Amino acid sequence: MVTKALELVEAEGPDALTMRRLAAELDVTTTTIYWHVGSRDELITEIIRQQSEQLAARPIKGTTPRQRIMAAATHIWESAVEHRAITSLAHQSGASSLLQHPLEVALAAELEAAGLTGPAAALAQRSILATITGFLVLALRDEASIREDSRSTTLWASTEADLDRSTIDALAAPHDLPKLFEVTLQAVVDSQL
Amino acid sequence: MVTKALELVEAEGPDALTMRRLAAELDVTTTTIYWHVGSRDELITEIIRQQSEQLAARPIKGTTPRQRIMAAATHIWESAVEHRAITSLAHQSGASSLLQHPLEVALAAELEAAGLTGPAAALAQRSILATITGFLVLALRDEASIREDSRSTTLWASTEADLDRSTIDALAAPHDLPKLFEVTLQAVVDSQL
DNA sequence: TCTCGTTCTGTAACAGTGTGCAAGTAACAC
DNA sequence: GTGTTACTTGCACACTGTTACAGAACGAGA
Repeated sequence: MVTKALELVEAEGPDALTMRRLAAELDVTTTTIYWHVGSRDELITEIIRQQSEQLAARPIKGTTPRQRIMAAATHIWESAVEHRAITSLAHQSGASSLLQHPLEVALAAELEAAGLTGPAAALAQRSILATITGFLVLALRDEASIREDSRSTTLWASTEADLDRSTIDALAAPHDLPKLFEVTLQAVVDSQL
Repeated sequence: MVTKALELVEAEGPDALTMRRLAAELDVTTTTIYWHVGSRDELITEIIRQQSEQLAARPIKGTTPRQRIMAAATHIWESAVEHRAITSLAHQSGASSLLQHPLEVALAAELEAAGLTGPAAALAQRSILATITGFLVLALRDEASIREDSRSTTLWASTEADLDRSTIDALAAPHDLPKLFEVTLQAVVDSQL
């Protein structure tokens, strides 16, 4: 049942997960779902818990601590993008911590391996995670569902600010998010080592 | 009318903005609202446009480019936190770019003043904005509305990972977000100068 | 004055959402 | 047989965004 719900979300996005829709998919009534899971919130928590377990930390490559920290952080980013629907769902429900926690543990371990413990490790961890979160928001944002005149590129294209032409053009152009992610993350990581 | 809607959102949060609620507040019928603004999406766009204008860039303090860039970036963060309800609304509707754009222009201007133009300026701009976004998500997250067992601190408190006790304790403790924001942002900014 | 078109508002409904309640069925224990 | 428990169903409530339709008000032209 939570498995079916997970499939539904992965296949058709977070908004497809309605109680009636899931019930139909399972050929039961909504009440049956409620008997089993309690509420929509608890269903979502269960989905995320299940997905979280499946998110067993892949082995981290790299020799230097710096490389390994980057790899652990990139893992979090990549698996979130890979399962974007679940990630969005978790974000909407405020359960992203729950989803990412196993991967966060792996990151913390690499930070310790780099010599950071206690408050210093926590600082680095949170700094890195906040950065990842920022890029996730950008990556998971569905550009297609955003009104054309609210898009960043459109806004810059029609901006008449007192800026260099080349700057405006560059801001109006699409950007290479993974590259941007790597550069920024590297800066954050290096500042903590 | 969009003014009233803006008040409603600021006072009671994004979820309070329903068509019927707004209609009642204005002592009219929902149909009237629809006639004037078209749809809920367009209403929200209007609200954000209005708020965006009011977000006229405050003067930026600081003498060195580094200081002024930090100030411009902190402005974006602070005004978003200050009007958290509108910010959440914009985020939900994918219109955050629209809301922040005037402040982004100010940031871009400071980057140019620091000698960055074209693609280099765009790179720095986006790197900084992504970082701000990440911290905004954390700042606007309503901890009270999150199930206790999904909270990050709770998760770390009950973690049995192979980590130093002091590290786990530090991760389970609450954190000073503004301080964390400053440290991280500084690292990102410095990496681009 | 009468009519026509435009602008605005209200009534009532549609389709969809999460959720709660009373009743029912089937299996198992005594 | 009689319970008791696990599970299911049907139906309703309160809420959401949205819209088809019926008017009211009002100024322009005949």
